[in-house]
Amino acid sequence: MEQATRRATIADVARAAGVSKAAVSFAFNTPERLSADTVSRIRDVAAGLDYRPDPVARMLAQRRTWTIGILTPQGLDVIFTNPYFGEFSAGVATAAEAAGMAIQFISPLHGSLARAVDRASVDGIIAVGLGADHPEIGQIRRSGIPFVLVDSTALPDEPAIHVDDEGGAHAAASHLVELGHRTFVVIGIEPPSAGASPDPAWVTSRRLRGYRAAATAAGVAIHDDAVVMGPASMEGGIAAFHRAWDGGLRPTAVLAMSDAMAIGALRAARELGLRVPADLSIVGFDDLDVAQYTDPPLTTVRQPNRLKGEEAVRLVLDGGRKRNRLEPAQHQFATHLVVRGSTAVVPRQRQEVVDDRS
Amino acid sequence: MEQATRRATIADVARAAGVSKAAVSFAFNTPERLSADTVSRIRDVAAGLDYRPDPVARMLAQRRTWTIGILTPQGLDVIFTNPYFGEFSAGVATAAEAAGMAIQFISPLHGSLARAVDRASVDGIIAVGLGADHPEIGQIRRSGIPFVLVDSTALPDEPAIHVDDEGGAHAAASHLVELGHRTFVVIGIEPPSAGASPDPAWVTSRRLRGYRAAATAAGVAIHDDAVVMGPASMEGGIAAFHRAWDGGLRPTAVLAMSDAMAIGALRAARELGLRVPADLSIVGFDDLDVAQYTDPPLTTVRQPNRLKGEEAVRLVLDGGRKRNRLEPAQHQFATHLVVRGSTAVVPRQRQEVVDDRS
DNA sequence: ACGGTCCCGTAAACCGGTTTGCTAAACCGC
DNA sequence: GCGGTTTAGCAAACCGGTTTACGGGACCGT
Repeated sequence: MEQATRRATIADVARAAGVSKAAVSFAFNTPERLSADTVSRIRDVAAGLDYRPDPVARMLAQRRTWTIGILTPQGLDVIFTNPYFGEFSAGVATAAEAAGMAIQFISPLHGSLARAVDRASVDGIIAVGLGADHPEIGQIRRSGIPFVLVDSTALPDEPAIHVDDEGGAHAAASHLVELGHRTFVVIGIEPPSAGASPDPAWVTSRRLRGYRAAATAAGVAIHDDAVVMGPASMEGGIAAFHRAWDGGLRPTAVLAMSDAMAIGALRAARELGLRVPADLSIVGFDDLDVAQYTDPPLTTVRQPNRLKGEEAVRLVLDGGRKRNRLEPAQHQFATHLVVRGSTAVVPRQRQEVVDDRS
Repeated sequence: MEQATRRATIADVARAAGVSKAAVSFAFNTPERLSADTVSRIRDVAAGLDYRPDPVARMLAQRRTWTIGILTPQGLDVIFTNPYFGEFSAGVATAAEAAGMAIQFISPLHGSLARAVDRASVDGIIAVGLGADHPEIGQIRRSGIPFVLVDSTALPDEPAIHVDDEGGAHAAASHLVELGHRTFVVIGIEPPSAGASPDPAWVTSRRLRGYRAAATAAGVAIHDDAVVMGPASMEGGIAAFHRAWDGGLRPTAVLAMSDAMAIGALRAARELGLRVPADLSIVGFDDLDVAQYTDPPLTTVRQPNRLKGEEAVRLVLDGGRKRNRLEPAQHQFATHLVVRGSTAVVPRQRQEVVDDRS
């Protein structure tokens, strides 16, 4: 009859081996402080007792948790089903594991991000999509724990990672312009807080600037009513495109700010009987893994999703704010256009089709 | 000049408020043990000092970590980019949050799952894809911490969650048989350990039995060389289908054991110039969110991915092995076929070749 | 005035490790 | 044989909370 016997503690091992607790601790962590045979004797006894140091006690004593946190304003349920996050997290996980660190997701607990931050015990934080002026970031900043901001603006001397959104967007729009397109619909990512604040730092604003710069250079304007927003998901993309269409917009090309939305637009277009790219060109953003498997394969703006995650870990492990001065705290990755099958020259008799609406 | 001042501890608060540490603890955890105004006085002082209890210290003292672990033999990088895991984890996250629990992923650390298990500090474990005879499961069983096995076989009295793989597979194959198909290729999920052991408990074996039962009922056999295997990903599906094709197989229908692989097969078929479903029917398994957005939308076997995660949390929180006896420890969910656009009646000229019996 | 309950609050043990002196013995060169 | 340096191991403080056992005072009925 075996019952859940209490797990052996360091004191049990010490007693059984006839040494002090300190000796047991040394045997595992600093074996060179002990004679070789004491070490092996202690280890044998420990193995016999199936002893394993309690991670929590160790964390408390060392004041290190060997964990880095990924902080996001979205719920875990959306995080885990969002491929963009997935690829980013995969990058974080890779680098974290290499450094012997675990990762923990910090996301709103019962609706409160602050509460979640309080409950989290981490050695460093990677905050994605949270601006430097966000209250929780202030809370973290005061606490002194290293952190890095990803995909948002940071204070000038704080570590951050972002990509060249404007450049990437510019490249996407230029590509379409060169193919002869002049009528665009932009599908943007709506801010997490439904506030009507047109935050100029928000990713949507940055990319929009890039789109517009390229359009303007070709002498065409992208009006505000040609910009529709939604959550960065397939459903969001479907809904957004339908909204644009129902609103009477008849673009020859769609600029989507995320691949997920682009795929949604692809789907919506098909439902409306449009062929991509013959009748409609679509450009995404992110270059998710799936982008190469859609039908047609998606033309999109690549950003290094996994790499961003890995670099974030590196920065936060370097101590965040007080890292080596030689290394720039702010790391910006380049973006570039990947042309696949979802874009083509503007359809010739497009105008006729457009006018027959019923 | 603000510098990272040491975070206030419970002792600091106690001193500042002129009370004992115990009182401070009570003020937050058991306020009814104190007079109302002492509570508010302590809370005010605490707020002034920006005090927040150290989660690690609390874990040690309470011997609870408020965390449940998700144990998998795959690396985090594959987990996070695998939609099946994503949906399952989303379910876990939902239920965990509702119960005030955090979740932690436990996956091989420097190649060793055992090491990862040692380092993890959790109140319960959800093991997915790990058989009851797996050494790490033994380790956990001995440790006495509650656990539940998902998607694999468990000892008869241990909590586990699975789905009716055989029934679902049977339904999928029957559907194809009814459409007139007689020549199949099965795309299976290869076991994590590349061992040549044809474990009869492995999910691939279970589903294969279902497929075969339905085929046999129609008088057709699915030979071993019509079964190709690969990792459960799009790439895996593409490679598997190509391998089958290159091996001379010319099926009218494909039975894929995961939607990801089915999508890969879809892609591979298109590359080979086959139209789906006109030339080739494909049935997946899982019913991922994306299955409804592929082109054509995927016919597949639904299993309740998120629900499984939620139920797993419930079981493990009920104490795992020593739960209420009235509730079955083993929970099996039903599966059922969802017919969409990737299946159709067998193509005519192909039918002649095969159909010597109707 | 007296013993018995409550009510508030405290002191101290405890959770299970790590880490900092410190000491006793062994080793050293001379 | 002696001071000085290593070496091996120990005792105790510490990390920052929780929880149990207890005590003093107010309130109560008699």
